[in-house]
Amino acid sequence: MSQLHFKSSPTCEYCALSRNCTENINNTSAMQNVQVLTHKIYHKGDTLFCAGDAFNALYIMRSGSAKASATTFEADEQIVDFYFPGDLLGTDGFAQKQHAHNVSFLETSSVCYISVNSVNALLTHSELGRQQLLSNMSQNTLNLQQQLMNVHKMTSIQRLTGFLLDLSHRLAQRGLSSQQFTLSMTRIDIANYLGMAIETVSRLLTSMQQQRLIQVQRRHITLVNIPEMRKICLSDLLGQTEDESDGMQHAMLRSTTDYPLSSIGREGRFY
Amino acid sequence: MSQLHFKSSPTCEYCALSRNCTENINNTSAMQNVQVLTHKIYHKGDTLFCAGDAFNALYIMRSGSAKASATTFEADEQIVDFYFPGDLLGTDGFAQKQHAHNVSFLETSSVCYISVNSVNALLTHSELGRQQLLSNMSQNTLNLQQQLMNVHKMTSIQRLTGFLLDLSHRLAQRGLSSQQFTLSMTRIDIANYLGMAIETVSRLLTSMQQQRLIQVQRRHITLVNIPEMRKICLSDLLGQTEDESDGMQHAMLRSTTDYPLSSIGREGRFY
DNA sequence: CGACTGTTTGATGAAATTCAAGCACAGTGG
DNA sequence: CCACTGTGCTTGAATTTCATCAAACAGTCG
Repeated sequence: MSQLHFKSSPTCEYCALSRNCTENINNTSAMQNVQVLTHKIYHKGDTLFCAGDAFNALYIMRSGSAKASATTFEADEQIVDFYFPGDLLGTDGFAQKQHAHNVSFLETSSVCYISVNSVNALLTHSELGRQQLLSNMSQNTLNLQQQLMNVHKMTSIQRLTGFLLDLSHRLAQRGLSSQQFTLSMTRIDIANYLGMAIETVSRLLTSMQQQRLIQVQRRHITLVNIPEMRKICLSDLLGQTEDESDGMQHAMLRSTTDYPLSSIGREGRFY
Repeated sequence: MSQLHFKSSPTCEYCALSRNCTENINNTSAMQNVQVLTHKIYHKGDTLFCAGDAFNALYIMRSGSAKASATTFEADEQIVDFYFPGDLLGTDGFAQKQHAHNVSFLETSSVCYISVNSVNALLTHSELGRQQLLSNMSQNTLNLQQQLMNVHKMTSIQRLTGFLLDLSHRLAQRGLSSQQFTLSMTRIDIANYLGMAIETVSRLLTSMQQQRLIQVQRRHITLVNIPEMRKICLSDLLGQTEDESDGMQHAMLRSTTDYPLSSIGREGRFY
């Protein structure tokens, strides 16, 4: 999920995608379909779709944020991605023609709706559209593999640090501050996403604050020493667990691209 | 990766895919392109493609097995998938128009080659082809998410057990024995893939043998008590670490589908 | 036959979870 | 306005799982 970042495209009418639709399939028969894009507002806690729901649209975040989680048949859930404006959502539905995730909003958000018909039209008539969708999905896979790698090879500190840097990066892509932001997700969400206990998240945040890497005030985060954070992610030095700790190892979470679908590509490590 | 399992399709001429090509786009202009499918033999250790290589084809395993790994810019590698006959390979290239993985063979193998041109032709002219590719890629994502979940929530024993069951399942889909098989990958590969130390893999295999769950003779594995193995994967009971241990927790690795592209779907848990 | 890779096994230690409290803030209702 | 309750978060102590280090063995290949 995620990617398809075309943050502040100036020509955007209804939503981020419309610009591309207009550009890319301006005079194709898909046009009339894709033009009927609509968007809708949701509130914190609202659900966009649930696992098992029929797959009848893709979505693009216009504003706000959301999380996607997979649930074991009965037991616990696993958050698989967070979404921010511009991110494409719902491609999990292609596999079985029904959604595999639950997507819910972390705050009031606005979402564009692209019916499967429109998607099909786009795929049929727009070479670029095809490229973009495939690229996006391929990128999702790569990101997940990267994350898998992170879980396998990085310590908790590294993963959390990488998470914050990733967040910072994604927000910066959207024209927001890369140094100060407010987490829209709870510690529980973060812990779940990164595969650790919430206590660990809490402890690590505290520890990072003590090391003057970040400032934490509840959900509000300030990245104080980004270069050092990057080092932590990347290096494999030994690090003390206590508050004097300094050298650690690293991450490379998401690779993203700004801007229109047309430029969907992969950055690999962004730091 | 993986999926697109059409194991022993009887009408297969060149390779597993040709059947589908023939069926699906029989009278489309894509036909002439896709017909030029070729296949090639590789040997153990040979490389199909490397990260950074131009993305100019997709591949389908005809026989043998392979592994795909991602490498951190300099450091260690992470095996992201294993491939068996019928599996589609190379979709990692869509993201950046160049491959993101290294794919190498674990034994002598035969691989079908489908040029990007053919792929494009297929996508352009075959609704089914589109569906299948998207479904496959979507499924890859779901599988990875599942694995991420496994790493986060399951113990080593559960993951290894799940891995063996998954392998068994995939081999069974291909008409091979689900109870006895020979691992084409080393312990190192397994450990890397599952995110644990080789010593752990070794110890666990030994332990499982002592519990009469499996029989191990170097690479040759016999699953002795599959029902119990499933329980281990699924349950969350407390389990002693020692050899009397019995109850443990669970997994659900890959979801696959047999047969032609046309039936690509998702089983979810297969046990 | 060495030399090598792949594998097993044991002993030790570290990282992170779990269990257990307690705090902080928000909203509710008396 | 103030206790009261709930959620989200923090902190400490004990425990567990698993990796690391170290050594030795097994099968293979030139």
